[in-house]
Amino acid sequence: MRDFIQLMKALSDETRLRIFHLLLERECCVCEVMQALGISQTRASRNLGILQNAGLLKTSRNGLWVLYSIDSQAANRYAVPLGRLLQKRPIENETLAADRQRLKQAKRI
Amino acid sequence: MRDFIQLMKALSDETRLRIFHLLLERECCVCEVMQALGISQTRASRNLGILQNAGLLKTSRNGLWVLYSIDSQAANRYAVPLGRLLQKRPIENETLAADRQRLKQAKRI
DNA sequence: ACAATATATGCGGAAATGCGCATATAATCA
DNA sequence: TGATTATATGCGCATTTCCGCATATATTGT
Repeated sequence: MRDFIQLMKALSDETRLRIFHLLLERECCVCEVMQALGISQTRASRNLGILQNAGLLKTSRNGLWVLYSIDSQAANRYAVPLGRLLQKRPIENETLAADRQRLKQAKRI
Repeated sequence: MRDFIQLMKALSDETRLRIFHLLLERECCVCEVMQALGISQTRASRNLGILQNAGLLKTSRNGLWVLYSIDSQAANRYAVPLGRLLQKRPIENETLAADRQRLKQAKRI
């Protein structure tokens, strides 16, 4: 029950939902997330951490960068079905579209 | 996006998750929910309202009783798939089992 | 109309959440 | 070793959430 609730909490915040959608596009480092969403480093890092703790994301390091991506082997057994639901029935939304657009120009500084 | 977030918020609370599972068993009035979960009337009513606003439940009156049930025609397009997910992959949990047990003895006073 | 019963809601306080600021940690390079 | 860059985190404050108390509303029966 705790797992499920943690997952719901993780996805019940707009910032985190935007981040999650960004990662549905491709894996990102923290600074790419900041740029794509136009948010502070603190905010990006914190919310990525929350998504990861909920069992949605996994990380790998590449030098200075920490790469976050959607964990298709997620320990939380509701994570993958929920991700699939969002892919099957995409949220059509200007904000999400703009995030994706800005992601294209985002640079690993 | 707002719809999805509202749904996540609705199901990210233990009380509401318990109520939702109760209603997966059968439709209930507020006083049955109070009894099955052992919570106050205020708490039962408030959380039923939140689940309903999120588009998960529908209501019908039967005299003094307001009957809440899962809305299989839910306006929120994520509600039904999410309910199905919880039915397909049930949360195995003592609390939920005990709630179901107490529901059997619950009476419309 | 009045009493009784089931449900909903305004209000206030306690707890949880979100996030900026400053700073700490980690990795790379000179 | 020290500087630089990317990321994480302690702290404090503003906002939101949860829920009990008291009370309001709705329905039924006398």
